[in-house]
Amino acid sequence: MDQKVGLGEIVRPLLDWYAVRSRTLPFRSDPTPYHVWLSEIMLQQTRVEAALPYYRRFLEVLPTIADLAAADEQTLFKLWEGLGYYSRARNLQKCAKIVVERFGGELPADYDELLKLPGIGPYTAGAIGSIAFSLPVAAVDGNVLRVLSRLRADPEDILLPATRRRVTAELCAVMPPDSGSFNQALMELGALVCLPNGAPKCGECPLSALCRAHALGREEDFPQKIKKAARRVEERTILVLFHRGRVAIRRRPDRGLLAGLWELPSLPGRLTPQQAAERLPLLAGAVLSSLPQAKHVFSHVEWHMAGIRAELAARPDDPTLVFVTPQELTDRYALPSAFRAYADPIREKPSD
DNA sequence: AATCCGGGGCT
DNA sequence: AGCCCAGGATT
Repeated sequence: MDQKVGLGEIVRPLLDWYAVRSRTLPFRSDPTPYHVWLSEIMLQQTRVEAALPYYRRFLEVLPTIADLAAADEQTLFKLWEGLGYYSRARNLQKCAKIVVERFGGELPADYDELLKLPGIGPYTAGAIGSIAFSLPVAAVDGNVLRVLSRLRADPEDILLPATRRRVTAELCAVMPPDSGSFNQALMELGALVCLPNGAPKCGECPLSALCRAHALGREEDFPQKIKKAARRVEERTILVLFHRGRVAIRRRPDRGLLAGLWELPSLPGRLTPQQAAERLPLLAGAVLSSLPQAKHVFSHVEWHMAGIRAELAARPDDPTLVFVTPQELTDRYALPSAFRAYADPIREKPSD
């Protein structure tokens, strides 16, 4: 209904810009299907600069898909520690095992086959398909949606699945032979020039002459802000339980937040040492002290934490608690960032 | 269609 | 301290 910029016009300016301005990145220098796949999974949730050290270390330890398939879970999570969205690490390995068993260790060069694999959705299938295999498919992520929303001053909600499907179809219609460069050019433009949080660098944009939002002076009105759901607050008391120089950790449940990861034990509510001792028999006779309060914000939950350090009189008879040395905690056990306020001091300095 | 999954950077 | 950033799985 409203007039659209013909997307065919953006192809040449984007490819020319990308050829000159794109960042040199390890997964671009050696874009094997495995490298592209791993980088796309990591970059879904993390900025390039933050993901790079993880990417390099991951490939040093697990240089092939077969290595990934054969890795033990502890190693896998240690490599992913701090990146977040840990189910993606699990799906990565689940996918690697399928690739080894069914595809001879090579990712399939087929969009629909890629889409069937765990952890690979429409975006990632498009990215792997175009970048690693030059398939004529689009890869529509948040960057692409923001660029096109501004280009056409499109008021449509970019989070609607219908919007993503429409944009995907429109891009496929103008896809050049070098689909990988075209898709990466759109994403790179969103990452380097057509920035979120206001202040796009329109003076550097190869599409500024075509951009309706720029012509209207309304770049920051697009894409439209999405209403955010309220975040609930959970209060916990984190326990740093020492016994003879070792500290207690335990495994989280297999479902839900931080599923299956290691954690410091905790109690519901923000408790004083006295209150914790009343609720927890294993604290009997322990030397207790308060630790600083801490906060950690997840997407849908906010943890407000109190901390208690305890020097236990006896090793508790609780099979869920595992006592590890600070060195082991540093080297072997993956602890989510939420516990960093309490875990970092342990890791830096062995217990007294 | 709506909700659940982390974590970090910028102001 | 409060703002922003997202793709896939699950229900």
